Amino acid sequence: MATIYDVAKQAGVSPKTVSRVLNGDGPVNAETRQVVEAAMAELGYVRSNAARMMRATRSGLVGLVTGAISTSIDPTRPTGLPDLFIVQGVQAVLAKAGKTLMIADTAGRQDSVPGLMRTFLEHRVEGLIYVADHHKEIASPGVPSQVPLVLANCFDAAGTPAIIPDDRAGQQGLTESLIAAGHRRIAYVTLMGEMVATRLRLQGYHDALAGAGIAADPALVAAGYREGYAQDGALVENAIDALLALDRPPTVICFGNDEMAMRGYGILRSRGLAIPDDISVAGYDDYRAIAETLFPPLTTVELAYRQLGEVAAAQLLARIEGQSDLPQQTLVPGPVRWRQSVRRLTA
Amino acid sequence: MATIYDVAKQAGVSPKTVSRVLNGDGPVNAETRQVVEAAMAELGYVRSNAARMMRATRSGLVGLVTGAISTSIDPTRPTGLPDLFIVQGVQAVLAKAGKTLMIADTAGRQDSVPGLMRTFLEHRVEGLIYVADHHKEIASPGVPSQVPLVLANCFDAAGTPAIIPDDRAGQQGLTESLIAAGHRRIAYVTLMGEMVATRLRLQGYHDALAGAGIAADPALVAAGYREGYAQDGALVENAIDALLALDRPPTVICFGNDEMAMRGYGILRSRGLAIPDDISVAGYDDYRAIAETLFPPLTTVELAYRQLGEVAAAQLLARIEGQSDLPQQTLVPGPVRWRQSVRRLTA
DNA sequence: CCTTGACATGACATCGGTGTCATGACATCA
DNA sequence: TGATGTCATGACACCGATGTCATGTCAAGG
Repeated sequence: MATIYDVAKQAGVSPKTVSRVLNGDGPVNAETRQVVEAAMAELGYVRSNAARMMRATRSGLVGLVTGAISTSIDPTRPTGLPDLFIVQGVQAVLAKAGKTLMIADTAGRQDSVPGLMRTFLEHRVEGLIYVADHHKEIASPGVPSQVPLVLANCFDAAGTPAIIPDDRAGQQGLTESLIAAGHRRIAYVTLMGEMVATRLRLQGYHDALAGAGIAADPALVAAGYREGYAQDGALVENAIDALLALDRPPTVICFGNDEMAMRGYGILRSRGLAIPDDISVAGYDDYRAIAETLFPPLTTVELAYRQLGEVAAAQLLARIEGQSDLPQQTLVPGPVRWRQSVRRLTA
Repeated sequence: MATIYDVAKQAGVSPKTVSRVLNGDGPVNAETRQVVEAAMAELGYVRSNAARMMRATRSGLVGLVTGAISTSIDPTRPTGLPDLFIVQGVQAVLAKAGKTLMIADTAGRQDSVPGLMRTFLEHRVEGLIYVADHHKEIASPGVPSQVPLVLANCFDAAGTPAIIPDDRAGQQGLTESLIAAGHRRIAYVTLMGEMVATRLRLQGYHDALAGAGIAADPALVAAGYREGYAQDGALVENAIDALLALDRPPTVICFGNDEMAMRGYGILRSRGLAIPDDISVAGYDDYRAIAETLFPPLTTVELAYRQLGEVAAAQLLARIEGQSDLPQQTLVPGPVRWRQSVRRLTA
């Protein structure tokens, strides 16, 4: 591959002049510039990033570590990649700031994180982002403290700056919307109980009920996932049947995510119920491939992953610029997406 | 950040000895090694990739350009990111080969490709992969011919090595399976007509019919998308109603993808038809978030994107190693995923 | 006892750019 | 007319690692 010296020789000037043409700093005679540019074109010159990095203080690189790309290997969650919207948001903000993004994937093995982080440090990244596939607590990635690090969709015990979805407010908002639409018997079929999101959303659900003066009925809350197991079709069916068998059955069922809601559509219909005429359904995530395509389209709560990525990147940039008075935890709200799967009850 | 000289001074040895400890080449006294390692740990030394690249012939980097991450910005395709499985497959193979993957995203704008390619070349990547979001023809990315380039999920007129899904064989295999299950009236609701996949799959559909001696009935083929428009709910409904109104209606409807099939579920049920008892349904893509979660689970054809990525990476590695007798076009087959949405008809 | 070779280590040049400083040719100004 | 400033360009050192070659020490072999 051609070097700046080759170009210089070809053009009959010094390497430094070629450098000036490349970077547009010092003055260069218009004629000389043309000769140099012709030489570069002829030799197919591309400048070496390695060499210029030797002198530069800043690399212009940001590293992102994620399990998102390969999460789907995990058999307990064979499904979506919506968490990649986080990467998308990060990418957009960083590109605008002129940074180049390096992405590495854990390939599902958490123990590969240190090695990946190290590779990034060898490339002298200016900052690091760790993206989790769902809202959870993680072990703190061991990174020298002088390199800014931001966690997206997760948090650690060490207090590393974290950007996470506001699951509590999300489910509260949805529940309040349902109440405003006239619903009083609101069922909730949860994700796995040990998940952070489950705890927070359940809290939001209860907060909304309490705020409206509606007594919480434990019989209306059921588990759609069993700990340690993959999504269990039978469990969702059982949960739904139990809800339908209640003396005062729910008028609406909220599911822990859109996939479960999709499954719910099929199960409810096989029980002879029309959606939303006989029973209303809501999901969570705004997994648009499902929510918008289902018939009828699904009312759900947007998991604002793209925005989450944008916020994470913006905070990282701020930290790179030296700001230190940034919040340790940032909640990203998720708006309710109202569609036709919920019927408005006339009071 | 500490350099190899800092470590050398701290340990009281020459930089070269530190280098030897780092790389484990030349012999180093066990005691000396310990002292050096202690110094490295104390200073938090991380070697500079830029500096070592100066001397190295090989960068160990591979660049991947994709619109996959941001494709969803495109309002006409608001849905999935299953094409990211390609990235996943690439990543897995490259990681095994000890290469580091750099990913750049077009952010939806095709004109950003040259700039991204250039950035990669500045990093002296050993090879490049271009990933498209769906099977299509693209304008040839202008890349110096000495850098190996492989196209994944797309092809160009210049004959750049391309890895693409075998859409024809996929739909043919599905159709043959349906015929084997006793179906004779097989409908096909297509994606947009100008898509490469649509043409190939339609061909596979006809090949299968011809192979079984079944006359093709043009009335059984309908368009589910209109050119230039997003997925049009009304169009799918009209297509289905037209099929159901035929004198000899189909016993099974194949949809152009799983999302359309999901929509089909809702529409068919709203017409009072049970799946698969009254009518069978098949999709395409094996978009598992949908296919496995639908009730009943959807028979479909796997778009072996992960494998496609693996093949692309493997071919790129071979080209990097200097092999040149590799095929210009490689078809990746997609197996039929048989689930409960298709009823076996007793003859 | 001297030669030979393995071991352990260091001096130095080099990779490809860029920052600093120097130089020569003119133009401008007092 | 001489002093000063600007333009255009080049010489040289330097960034941080590593390849090459040289050097010194010590043990084995003749």
